[in-house]
Amino acid sequence: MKKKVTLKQIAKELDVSISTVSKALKNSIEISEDTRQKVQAFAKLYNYRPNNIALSLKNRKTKTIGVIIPEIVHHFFSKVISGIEKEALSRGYNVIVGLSNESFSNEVINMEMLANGSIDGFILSVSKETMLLQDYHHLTETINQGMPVVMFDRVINEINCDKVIVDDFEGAVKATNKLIENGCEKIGLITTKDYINVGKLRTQGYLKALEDHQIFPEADFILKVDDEKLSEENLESLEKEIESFFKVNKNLDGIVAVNEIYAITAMKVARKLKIKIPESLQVIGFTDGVLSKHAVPSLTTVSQHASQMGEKAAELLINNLEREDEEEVYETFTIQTDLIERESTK
Amino acid sequence: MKKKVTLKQIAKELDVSISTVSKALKNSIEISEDTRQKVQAFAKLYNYRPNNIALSLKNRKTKTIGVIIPEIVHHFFSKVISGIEKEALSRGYNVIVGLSNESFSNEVINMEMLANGSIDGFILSVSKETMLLQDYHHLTETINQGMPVVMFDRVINEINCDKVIVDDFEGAVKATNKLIENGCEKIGLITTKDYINVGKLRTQGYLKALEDHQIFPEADFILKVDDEKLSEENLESLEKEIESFFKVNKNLDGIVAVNEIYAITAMKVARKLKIKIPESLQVIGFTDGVLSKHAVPSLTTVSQHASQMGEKAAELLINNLEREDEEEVYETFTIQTDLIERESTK
DNA sequence: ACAGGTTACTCAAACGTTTTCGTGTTGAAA
DNA sequence: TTTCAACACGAAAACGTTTGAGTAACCTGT
Repeated sequence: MKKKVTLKQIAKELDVSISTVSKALKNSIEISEDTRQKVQAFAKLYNYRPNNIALSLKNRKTKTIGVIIPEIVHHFFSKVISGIEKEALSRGYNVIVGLSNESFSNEVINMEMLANGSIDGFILSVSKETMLLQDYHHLTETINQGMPVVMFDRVINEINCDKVIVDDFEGAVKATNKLIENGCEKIGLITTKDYINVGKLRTQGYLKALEDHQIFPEADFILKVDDEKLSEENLESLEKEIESFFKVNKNLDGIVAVNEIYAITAMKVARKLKIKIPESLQVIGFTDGVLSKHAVPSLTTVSQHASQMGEKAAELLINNLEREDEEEVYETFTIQTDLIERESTK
Repeated sequence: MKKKVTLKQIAKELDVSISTVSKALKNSIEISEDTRQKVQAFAKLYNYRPNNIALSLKNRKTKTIGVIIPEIVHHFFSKVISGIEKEALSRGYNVIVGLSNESFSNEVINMEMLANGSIDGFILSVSKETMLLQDYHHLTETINQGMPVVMFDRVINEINCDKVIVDDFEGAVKATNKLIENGCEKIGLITTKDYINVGKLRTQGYLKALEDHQIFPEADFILKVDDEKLSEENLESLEKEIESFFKVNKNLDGIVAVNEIYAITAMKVARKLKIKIPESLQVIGFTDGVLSKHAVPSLTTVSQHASQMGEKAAELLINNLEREDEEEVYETFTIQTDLIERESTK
């Protein structure tokens, strides 16, 4: 077992000073050709690699970015991470991941653990609890300490930092328009309680599209599901809720659902009620994940380009980190959505 | 913007030495009650937090573990990470993630980036390319440098380290037995080309179960799909392959598939061919992901307890890191599988 | 009055780098 | 022979922390 070799050891071995070794390895002209060769050969032989931690301490930068997300077992978020990783790797950065599990205190703990020198900046999407509590002190504090933050998807307007968001409003408009174009007249919306602005925006987009086509929005056509219903355990109660929604509104011919699960479950319930898709009911979901692709019928969906979102967030952060001048002009970048048409629409 | 405060600044401000501040904050009895109070009050006021990087350098440990996986947009792997994170957080460790994207060189680059001091140990699942090339120098080298490594799922027997594996063999036996118990007589297997031992083991389990019940294994009943077919783009060609498999073997009444996608696709094809599930064909998949739960009919599947796997891997690694004595006894921990019965079997 | 002991500190080294400044040796020009 | 640049290298500080060793100042008992 040969331990990592340091400059000091090389120096002792070759009977030169540490500085000489350091300079020789950097091909400094201060060092004679002879010594350079010798040092470099030795370093290669012992597979010398500079210690990152020491470099981080010296340079006061770690070349690492911290990512805090509510949940990783989730197509959207893992895709975002994948995008972040890609951009980070190509620019020589590492990614350290913290999960909040939708809990405020976990989010705070995780951020504090990382904010003490471990990373150069944050990319994060806040937890539901944080949105509910509206307690953003951990965010303002880290930003005030001069640590750059990029928020994505679930962003907070009051916080002054770079942001990357999905054009949820426009996505919902597109989806609803599509249904209208396809001849739907009674379009239902399955959404969440709207303290998360993502759900709110999608609802607004849905309403806007109806309005544009002079369709009067029926309050009954909107189902606001309790968020807890999204959890894997609560599938049946979600199904029941959707089933009674369908039974109350028997004549629905289109559904916009704000996520994949709601859409898939709606299709499942429809099948149970012998409603034919897409003939008598067309369905469009959000988030182009595995479920949409593999469902039968496959689901038409609004793609949010999660990977691109991650790349953009990482790009903004790293640009910020590597910018010389300290002008703080924060950007909000909007990722456009695409409608991926599959079998659940005509 | 108030920057992070250091011991040195506190020391200057209070006109004591750095060591006094350090000791005062640690409540050392060397320091008078008076000074302790003063220092601690000041530190609280300025929200002092020790710099992690400096600590890492001093202690020669980072309290960070590196995780290298082939792919993160994947239910199994993200679940494993989730488990790792959970255990890591509870023991005060951070998790830094590297993605190989199934590429050997990415795996090597990522490991080298992290191995130079950034982390205390690795948890990894090797890429397909690495298994193909059988080049493990990066693994042996890091282990030789004294850095602990825990491999999971896709492990390499030649490498001497802690391992966490799924009991794939037994899982396949269970699945196949279940089908046999349910009255299946012609059971097909949809698997991958077997240079990944996971696929190999599952195939062996399938064969073992047949043998135990004196069922002669038909070579035709085994479909070895090219791995590329798993990629999201290649869905149709996978469907075609499975369709012709069904057409050649018209009398199949049971299917064991080595992953979710194959199982779901098999069900999709069956539906197209008007084969009723589970009446005339029963299907069992591997990996209990979202698809299994939400498919119609929902898929009976072999659960691998990915989260538990991550937790165990992290536990092994951290135990190893924190062990005083240097005895190197490596453990291979096997995670048992569970058969989750749903609608695709009787 | 003084050894010995306590108290409350400070010093300095160490972790592994990089980099600025200094310095001894050479060789050449004057 | 003197002077001065060029050359090749070393010393030391710095990043922020911990910690063992060192040291004043004071107190106590004889």
